[in-house]
Amino acid sequence: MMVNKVKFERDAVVRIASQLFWQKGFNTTSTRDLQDAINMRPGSIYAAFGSKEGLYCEALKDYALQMQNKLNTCLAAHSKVLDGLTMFVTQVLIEDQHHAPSNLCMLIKANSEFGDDQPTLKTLSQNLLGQFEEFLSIIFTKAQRQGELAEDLTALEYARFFQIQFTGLRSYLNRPNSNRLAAGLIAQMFLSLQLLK
Amino acid sequence: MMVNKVKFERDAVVRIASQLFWQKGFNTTSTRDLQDAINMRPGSIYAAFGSKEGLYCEALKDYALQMQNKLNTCLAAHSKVLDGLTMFVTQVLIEDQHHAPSNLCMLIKANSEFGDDQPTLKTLSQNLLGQFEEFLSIIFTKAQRQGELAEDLTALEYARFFQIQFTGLRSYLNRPNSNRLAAGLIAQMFLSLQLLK
DNA sequence: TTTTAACTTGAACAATCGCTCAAAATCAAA
DNA sequence: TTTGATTTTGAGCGATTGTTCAAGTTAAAA
Repeated sequence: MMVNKVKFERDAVVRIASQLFWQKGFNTTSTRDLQDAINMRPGSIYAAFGSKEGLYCEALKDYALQMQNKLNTCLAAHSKVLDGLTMFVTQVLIEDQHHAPSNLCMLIKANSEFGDDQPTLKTLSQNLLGQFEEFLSIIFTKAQRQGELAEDLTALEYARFFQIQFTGLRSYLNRPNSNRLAAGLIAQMFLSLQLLK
Repeated sequence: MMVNKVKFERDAVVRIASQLFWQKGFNTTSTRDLQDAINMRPGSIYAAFGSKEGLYCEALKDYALQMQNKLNTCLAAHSKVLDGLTMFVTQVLIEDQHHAPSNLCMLIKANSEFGDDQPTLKTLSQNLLGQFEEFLSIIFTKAQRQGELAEDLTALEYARFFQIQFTGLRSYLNRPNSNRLAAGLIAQMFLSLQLLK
């Protein structure tokens, strides 16, 4: 019970840190910002996470896990895979938009922030994106097995196309007055997906 | 002549700064990095550009201009608009990839780096992206007039789709061992464009 | 109640940040 | 050659960075 309490608090701290890192990025989030947000002093933070980078790694992994959970929830709510995916995209790009720390996917933001000078974080973001792609491949395999998509492309190719569309769309919706276009562009995205051959 | 000499040197300085900013982003590029790259001391830099932000603005505008010039060159090399666009995308995503400071578009990188705490730079990047969209709209209008694309969508809608694809693709090609997929994904992009309705 | 181990605190360090400015160097006009 | 205006230099300012660590606090064991 006590162990759970500690574990819970640690998760809560990671989640708050994740929100801040997601909003400001790794390099521009100062340890003072983090201290204020998670209400911990340097000594405690460094005892628990080792470094700013250590805390960020946990935050990024937590974000990736939350995304997978969200996608699983959406898929469980529909019998058709494509309906679940549509719900997922709609939820992320429209409903979550208002209270999300950033309009971009944290993984994509990470992958674009880090260069060869920060190989640890670059590799981590790439691995997490790779995991998500694997996850999507399984999903698209199921969609093909259920006859929702053609067999001309492999499931991995569909997964790639989905990510490209999703990322591009998310970036585009970062522009002013683009919210009103969101629903139409999402419809267009799934239309393109089904037209692929 | 002297005026041209000075102007030329200023442009050269901006171009070098642009490369560095493109690679590292605005916030993580220090004024010391810039000093070394453009071989100027703080006093001269601040006399010429006012601030780090001032130099960045010129660098970003220069990047946008270079992109438009590149696109114009590609379009001029082909009678069909879609062939020109294909050349442009191929050049940026495959040929330029090796010697480019970053795998991402500098405008997209800027638009994702800046939040509400840096409104000047956020607005600038949004304006430049907006200009590029207008430019693309004109291009797609011509493509439609030449019968290369359907009339079901407006030119602006084609321009939006192009940007979403281009951005998403560019982000995806940031992952390891994805270079071998580039050509195929570009072909898929233009296939989707022509299948749109 | 005393002991001990674990955790928290916050002052402070060295490094780096964007930027200033008096002094030196440069150059064109007289 | 002298003068006066312009540009360049680089030491250094105050603020902020990631991180450390001795001192203080807390809580469970004895």
